[in-house]
Amino acid sequence: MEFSATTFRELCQQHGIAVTHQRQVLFEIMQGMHGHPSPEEVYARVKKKIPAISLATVYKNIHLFVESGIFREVSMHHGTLRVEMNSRPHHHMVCSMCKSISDIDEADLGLLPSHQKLPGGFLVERYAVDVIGICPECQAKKIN
Amino acid sequence: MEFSATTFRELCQQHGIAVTHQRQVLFEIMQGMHGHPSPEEVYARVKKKIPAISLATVYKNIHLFVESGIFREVSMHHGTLRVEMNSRPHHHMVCSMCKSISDIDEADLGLLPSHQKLPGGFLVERYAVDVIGICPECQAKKIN
DNA sequence: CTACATGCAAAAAGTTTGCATCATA
DNA sequence: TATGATGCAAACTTTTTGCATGTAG
Repeated sequence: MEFSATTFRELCQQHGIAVTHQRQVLFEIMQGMHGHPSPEEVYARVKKKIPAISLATVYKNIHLFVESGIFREVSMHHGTLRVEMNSRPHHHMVCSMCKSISDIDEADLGLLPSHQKLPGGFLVERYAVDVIGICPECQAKKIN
Repeated sequence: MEFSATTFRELCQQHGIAVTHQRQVLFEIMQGMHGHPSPEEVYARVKKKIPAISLATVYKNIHLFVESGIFREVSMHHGTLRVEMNSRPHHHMVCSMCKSISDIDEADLGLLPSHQKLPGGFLVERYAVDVIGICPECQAKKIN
């Protein structure tokens, strides 16, 4: 599940994009982040390695990675762009109080429809489930 | 499935919020909109009835309605806040070819988990499911 | 009459763009 | 060397906030 610098070079060749130092560091750092970081969070981390990097470059390259299918965009109940590095089949638990998002394996979620076709003829490829609710931390706080 | 002005008054009483002219008009107009309008779209419509209304008021009240559970927030592949007025529990079918989005009733979707708590202690309020697949129109195109 | 809602304008947050400079292929 | 990437700053979009005024309960 880990990509070496060589693999990143290959990935870039596959997608016809240039291998720059910024992209390499950006990719490695994102690869090592878990969850669904925002561009600002990624920027903060990358700046430690490349202090001169600009936020615009981070945005441009996150978009590039998403368009290339290297990472996936997650549009959750945040107001901001979020990226997903985890490629295993899983779903998301979104806390309605603190807006935190965590992953849950499809198997741990339990029952899911197994139709191939829905009424109306829609052909199912996969499900993307957001579980909306309250995370353990906020449940603890909630007990006013 | 339609709410009269009287019902809105009751809804407000239930949630302990004041019945203002702005809220009443906002509610009625949103009720009459289908799809997943953005705050700007709602604002444009409401301004026709109350030209002096401010965008801030629209935002404040949309949030109020969402927090009260009168409407639901929808996180789609937009970058902006979207609201859902359809009060029947339903989910979304997203076509991976043409990107069209249509609704499907929760009942028609079939089996869905019924946990109150997930492993890890997350307290489930509701599920928001995107069914990714191919719509009937694109299936037809695909064969040809 | 009091607490809360509104409108306005300013500010904050998030994201995109234009352009001169620089690095990769 | 030429194309495309970067950094910077300004512009833009979306959303939030503070405050004076207005209105529902």
